[in-house]
Amino acid sequence: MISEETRKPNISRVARLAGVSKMTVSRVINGNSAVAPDTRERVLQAVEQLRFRPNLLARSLAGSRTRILGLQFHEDAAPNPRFFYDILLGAQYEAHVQGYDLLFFSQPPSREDPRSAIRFDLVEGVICTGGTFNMNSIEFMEQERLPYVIVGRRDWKQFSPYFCAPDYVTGYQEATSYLLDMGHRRIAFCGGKAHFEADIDKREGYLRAFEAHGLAPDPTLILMDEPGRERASQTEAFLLEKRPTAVISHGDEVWNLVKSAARKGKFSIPGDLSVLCFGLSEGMQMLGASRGYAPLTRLEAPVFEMGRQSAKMLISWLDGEEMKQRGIFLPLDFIKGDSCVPPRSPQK
Amino acid sequence: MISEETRKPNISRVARLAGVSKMTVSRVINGNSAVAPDTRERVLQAVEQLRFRPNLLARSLAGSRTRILGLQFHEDAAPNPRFFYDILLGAQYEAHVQGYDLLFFSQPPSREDPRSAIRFDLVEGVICTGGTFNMNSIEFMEQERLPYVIVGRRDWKQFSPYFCAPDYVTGYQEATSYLLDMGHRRIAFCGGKAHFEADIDKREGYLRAFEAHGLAPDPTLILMDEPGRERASQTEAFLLEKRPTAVISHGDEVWNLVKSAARKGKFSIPGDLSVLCFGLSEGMQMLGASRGYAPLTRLEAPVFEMGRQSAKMLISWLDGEEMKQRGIFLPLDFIKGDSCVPPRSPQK
DNA sequence: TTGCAAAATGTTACCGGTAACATGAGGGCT
DNA sequence: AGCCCTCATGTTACCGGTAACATTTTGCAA
Repeated sequence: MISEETRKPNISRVARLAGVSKMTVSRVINGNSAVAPDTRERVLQAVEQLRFRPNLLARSLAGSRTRILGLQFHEDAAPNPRFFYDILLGAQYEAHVQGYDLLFFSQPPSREDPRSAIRFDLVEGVICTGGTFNMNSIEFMEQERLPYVIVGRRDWKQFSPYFCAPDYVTGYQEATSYLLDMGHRRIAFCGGKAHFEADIDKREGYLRAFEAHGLAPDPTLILMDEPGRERASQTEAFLLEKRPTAVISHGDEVWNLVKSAARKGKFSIPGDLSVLCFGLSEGMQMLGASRGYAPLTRLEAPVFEMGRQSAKMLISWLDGEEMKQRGIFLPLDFIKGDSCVPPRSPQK
Repeated sequence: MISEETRKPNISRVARLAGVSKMTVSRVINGNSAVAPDTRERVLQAVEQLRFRPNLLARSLAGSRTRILGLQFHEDAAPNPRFFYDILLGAQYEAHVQGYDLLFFSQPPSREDPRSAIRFDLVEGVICTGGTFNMNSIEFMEQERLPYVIVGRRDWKQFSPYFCAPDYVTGYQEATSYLLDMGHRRIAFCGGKAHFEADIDKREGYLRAFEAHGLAPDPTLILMDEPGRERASQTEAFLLEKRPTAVISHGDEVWNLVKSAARKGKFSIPGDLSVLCFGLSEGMQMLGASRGYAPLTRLEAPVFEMGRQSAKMLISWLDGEEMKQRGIFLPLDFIKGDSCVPPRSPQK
């Protein structure tokens, strides 16, 4: 029904037009084999004239490389689309530079569902992200011997040789030291979940900063959600009772509670309480309109970079490069705003 | 170097093991052709035993269908990752249901760059999103005769036969009517950019509501950014001067300015000023912690649904279905919160 | 039993490229 | 001139499936 004329040109038609064999055309378009200059010119003209583009499917089938990476993401585990988006952009950036593309998955593969399993013929490797991995995904990729990199966590390294995660320990140590150097001693830590790897690492950094300063942290100034006990909601009462001079808070919700406490307790930020936040969503990165958009001092995970590095790592693996490191820790971004000031009265 | 044994099984090996021809195996795995029950059983056993999965590349090459959709997105035009993310999830949802996958592009294709152009052999169609389209993208797809659907805007319909956009006019008319029915008459409209299609539609809806109520809107209560004149920043002064009893505000920034005005002018929300917001980011969807998280009354674009419907439309197109409508308008979500109450004193 | 259509299965060619090997033309050296 | 080597190009087979057609088998009525 479609005539030879209008159909997409293939390598044979180019060859016929240029008066050479398919193979010569293949050599010209791949450019890694010697072709006489005038022949090359003839072929290129034919390519131009027919607007020929080699078919990726055929090429991959013959050469067994698709130059496509899978990006797997669990939508359940995405309270923060910005996280996913930046991972995606970062991975995309590196992939494009190296001539790869990204195929997106939101569901874990399974052998039962041929629809999802089938796609894995297309990808040469997978970048896995999203908070809670499904063991199925990992198992699937192990069985398929499909290279994969895990982004954002390090506790799966017993499975994947490669991961790319933020260095929470060092980041939090640095931030806590910043407050200690300012003269703060009563620094509260309002963290996330006490049984989550990332949150444990954050607390570890907090503790190490005290240690490095030769100081003993006050354990009663640490508030975290424990399994079955949501303690974040107690943040307000906690701050009003403990009266720290600084607080390291975790995410939007806790930051809102800190603000609320400030209002109730009639103390001011940062005058009476310095605040250092982690991972705020964009709209929350200011103290509030009433304070003229003074920027918060905060820590951020280098999400774009995580995406980029994980793609880079995966591609290196695919290219068969010898990898020195099997995992990468990336430093947190520490953004100094106006929400941390030295305490009113110097502390012991 | 890799023995036949460990290599990925192909259809021939399955055929050999089952003692049938390749074609019979193909028939079994595709299931749309008659195969004797016992033969089918033998083949399925062989498939199981070898853990065989058909190779998508080969299948597509032979059948010329890849079941992959492109998702094109301009990162420049993404101030709101949530928008992109929901489009993605929606498109992904529909695609998976119908056995398609999504390949992600962030850069517009170009003929000059074979790397990007080449990928279009892989996709059967493209979903285009992101605020500002690049004319190059559209031209490229027109030339390649590649089916594409535009999401979120309707003003490109002179190019693409298909688009999927929110029905701003009706949504805003409904919301404005809601306020009018409550008794409000002095309803301010703090909109977006006076030269953007979406913002023009929103104003149109606002105006139509008055018309439908047989009322004349007060044009001095409309504030929009005009080209070269950022008027959103004047929101505060505007409200304090005009003293409307209700305001329809546009996005985070304007909502912040409304709150700021309330504080300065010492009037309360919603008591003195009812507020109806459009498109707030997640963190902003409450009046503020101080008010105990009272939810705002607001309008939201049905972003997930937009993604879903655009994928659906594209797939219908690919399947050659006769399409009744070339474009879809989706209703806005109108979420009734606590931020709109009848005015203190009834108005004429 | 024969005949014949329908059902089951096999064969061949092809999708559009690339790898591996084969061939042929030209150039330099003895 | 004869030889060998290199460079340019062609040939063949194959990647792993499917479409279209060919062939064999089966079931059932006459």
